[in-house]
Amino acid sequence: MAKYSLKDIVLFENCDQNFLRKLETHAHKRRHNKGKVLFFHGDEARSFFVITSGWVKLYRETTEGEQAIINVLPEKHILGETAIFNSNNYPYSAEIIKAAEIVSYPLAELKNEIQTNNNLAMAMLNSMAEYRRRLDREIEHRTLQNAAQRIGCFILRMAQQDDKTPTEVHIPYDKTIVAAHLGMKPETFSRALTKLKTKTGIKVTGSTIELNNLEQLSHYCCTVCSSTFPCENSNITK
Amino acid sequence: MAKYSLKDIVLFENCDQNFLRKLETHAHKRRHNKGKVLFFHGDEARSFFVITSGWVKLYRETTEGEQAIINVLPEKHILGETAIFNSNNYPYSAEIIKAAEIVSYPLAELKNEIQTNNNLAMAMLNSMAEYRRRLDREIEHRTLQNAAQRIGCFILRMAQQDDKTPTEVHIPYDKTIVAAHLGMKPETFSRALTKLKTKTGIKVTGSTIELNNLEQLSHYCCTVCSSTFPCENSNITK
DNA sequence: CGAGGGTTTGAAGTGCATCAAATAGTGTGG
DNA sequence: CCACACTATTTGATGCACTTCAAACCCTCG
Repeated sequence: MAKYSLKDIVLFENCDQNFLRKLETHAHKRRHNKGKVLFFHGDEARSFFVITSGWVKLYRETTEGEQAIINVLPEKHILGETAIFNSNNYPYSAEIIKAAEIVSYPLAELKNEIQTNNNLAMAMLNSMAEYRRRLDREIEHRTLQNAAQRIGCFILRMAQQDDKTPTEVHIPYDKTIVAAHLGMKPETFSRALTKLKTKTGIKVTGSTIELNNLEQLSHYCCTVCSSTFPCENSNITK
Repeated sequence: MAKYSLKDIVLFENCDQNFLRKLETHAHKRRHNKGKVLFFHGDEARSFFVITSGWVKLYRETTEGEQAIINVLPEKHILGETAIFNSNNYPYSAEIIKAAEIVSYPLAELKNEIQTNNNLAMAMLNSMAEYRRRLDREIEHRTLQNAAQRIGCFILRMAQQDDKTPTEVHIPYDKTIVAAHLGMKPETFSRALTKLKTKTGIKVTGSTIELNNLEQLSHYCCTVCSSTFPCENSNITK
């Protein structure tokens, strides 16, 4: 039925099959439209979630409604699981940004299994370490790259995910969200993308970006960073 | 001899004593002056390190010498251990920024123990999760706070570490480093600190900061963030 | 086709960076 | 203990990047 099951999730790749079957018996699948908030930062966490289609943003919000986006996730990704290490409270809010199918599983089962199954604990450690690398890189990007370079870097990460030699990438959700994810305003995003066009020769039509010269793009974006292109271990979600 | 031993490190708090004794037999303690680089980003990792005194910065550097500081650590902290999850390469460079005593331990032993000892794996997961929360918060701060607010937030975190009702905090290393850690230039730091004085009534004398009105400070810095004062789980290193 | 959000564009302002130079502070050798 | 050398920090003047506010445009979907 489901497009993906737990064994397709990187975290559960080498996981005990009995445990996964047990988790599946508690699965609840739901379809959500854009705008739906799955949970709020600070909520008590009973479930973790798997995205089988659509996109979800993880964010924190001030009382004034200002948001800082922490991550944006597509299908085959998991969210909410880190509440295990956060007194069973979600450490961020999660909102659907593109109509999605989400499957929920009981967090308690996962917590229990991690505490007793060293393989799963190691898998979790690897996934946390990957996440940490992503955030370290993000700090670096915010420090060293300007707006246009951050956008270009984002495009490169999307391109890597799609294909070995991509000629075209597609922005899969609102540009407003991309802007916020990269720490800039929509207006700045729009203008910086125009600048990126003149600097690197990419062509932009709506949400489609034509990449005729990958090297020029990566040269413009990556030379200000510590890693040369492509960013170590990077794709759009890592 | 040593001011601290492994059991004083949070990560090893509830760790198997035999394992710690074994690690200690491989310990090498060294004193380093400011400026010494412990290892470079990308180096093959054979050791992890414990700081028993002094301060160390973790950073990434471009070919042009631009740096992005990832973290700044004091005594009782561990570094380099995440190379375990990074193909045994250090994911950042580490440099002494205040004369330090550093003890090195073999990384292979730690890796082996983590893979077989679930308690240690869980401790590591908790420490990774804590780190993740810190980075999530850092992203938020870079997104939502201005320079003066970031400095104030940094001061508050230092204050929390020192005391329940602190009246004075001491910047423990160069302001240049603090500036870089907070993602700004030294000149901006200096000016923003002046601004913070007029906004919150703190008094600054060299590296000593007098806090006569904690509430005013936290109001100025924390209202733009998702967490009210004090930042969840926060002190200077968390 | 019309409403509403997403996106772009323009004009003006703000905050931080840059470059340059003065000042304060620290550690060293004599 | 002092003078020097070197680094850290501050201050000033100016420029640039990003934001803000406002308005137009465009695209989608009921």
